[in-house]
Amino acid sequence: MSENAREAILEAARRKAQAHGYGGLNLRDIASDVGIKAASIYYHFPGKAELGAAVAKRYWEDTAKNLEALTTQIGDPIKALNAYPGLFRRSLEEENRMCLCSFMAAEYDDLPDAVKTEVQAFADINVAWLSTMLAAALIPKAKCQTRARAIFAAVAGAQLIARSRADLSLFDALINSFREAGLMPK
Amino acid sequence: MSENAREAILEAARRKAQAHGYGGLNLRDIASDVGIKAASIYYHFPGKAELGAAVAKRYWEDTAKNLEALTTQIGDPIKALNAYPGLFRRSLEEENRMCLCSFMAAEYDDLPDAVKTEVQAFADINVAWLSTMLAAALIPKAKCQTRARAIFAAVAGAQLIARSRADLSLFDALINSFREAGLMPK
DNA sequence: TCAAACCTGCCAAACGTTAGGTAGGATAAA
DNA sequence: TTTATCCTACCTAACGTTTGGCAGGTTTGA
Repeated sequence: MSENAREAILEAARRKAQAHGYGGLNLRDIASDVGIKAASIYYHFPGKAELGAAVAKRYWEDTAKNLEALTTQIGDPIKALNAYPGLFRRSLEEENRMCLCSFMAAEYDDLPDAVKTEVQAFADINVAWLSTMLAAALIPKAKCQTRARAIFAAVAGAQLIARSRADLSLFDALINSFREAGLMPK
Repeated sequence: MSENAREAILEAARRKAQAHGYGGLNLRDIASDVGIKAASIYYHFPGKAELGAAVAKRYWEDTAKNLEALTTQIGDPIKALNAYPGLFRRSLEEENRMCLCSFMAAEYDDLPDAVKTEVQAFADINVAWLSTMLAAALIPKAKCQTRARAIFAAVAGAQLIARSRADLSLFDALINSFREAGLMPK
């Protein structure tokens, strides 16, 4: 349990934030999940803002690792692109959670600056990866960045809508429709 | 102070909710915007949940009117479809707000049931309108519903991403990209 | 006169945060 | 080897603030 409390706090906070957002985060609930008291969180983090920033940073770092794994494990860039929505699907599979940074994108006005920075980093690494894959898949280089952003936005939107119905098959149908329409490669 | 306080409350609450979500709503701020005291809101609404539901209901009713206006003012269904993202653009134009129901879709877990109902109604009328336009634009009827949902999700996603950068031109670029990819008609 | 519309003034709960304390292990000096 | 000191990782208790909500009084206009 207390092998590494800092890590446990980060994970509990991430889970809660994926379901309730930054505003919906509260230190007592997080502490309760970890098995400590709320005040003890202040031993590991200066405050809620820094905890939120740490959670968001860890989140995009983990995502970056997952994207790299897609690149290396799947050779073909088109197949890798096909696997991309699966990352967002997994959040829905875990108790209908959503992408931490999509939620925080909605809350953007009320986010501490340190958190805003990490949320933007998440979008940046996603678009960068998608852009690289598109470039490798023979798409004209001038259009890669634009198309990458479009895919990112569409997948995020699909997750948002599917979540509000708690319907995994709706997410699949939406992604499928993106493919069929030509937004993403088949 | 005002001719019809109930309407003023609804509008102030809608503005706040479009920027901060349901969780970010608080009665004192709303009252202050209207020019009354928080307790007076209870004269017009039983509580926060009912106010939230009323706001969301009014929101999709207004959207339904706007969609109908698009249909009647623009004869051509393809041109009407082209004008659709403009509705979402307007929210961003107004102090970088977002679609009330996109925000609430993220907060879905924490929404009172009465609010959930109205949020879903918003999605339903959007998809229904899009589906009708697509059908009128010679798209095979079997695929209209699916495509309509895809467009709705994609536009919502584009708004979410553009908002987190406070960048209207990014929204335009995303929509443009959707068109170029073939998701939406040109 | 009477009801609609709004007020003052409070409450309990929940929030982030801080102060101060403590059990137990590590470290260092004798 | 013992003793004094310090550190880690938590605790309890409380702070000030904000929240939704409510009881009951006051103003206003027809």
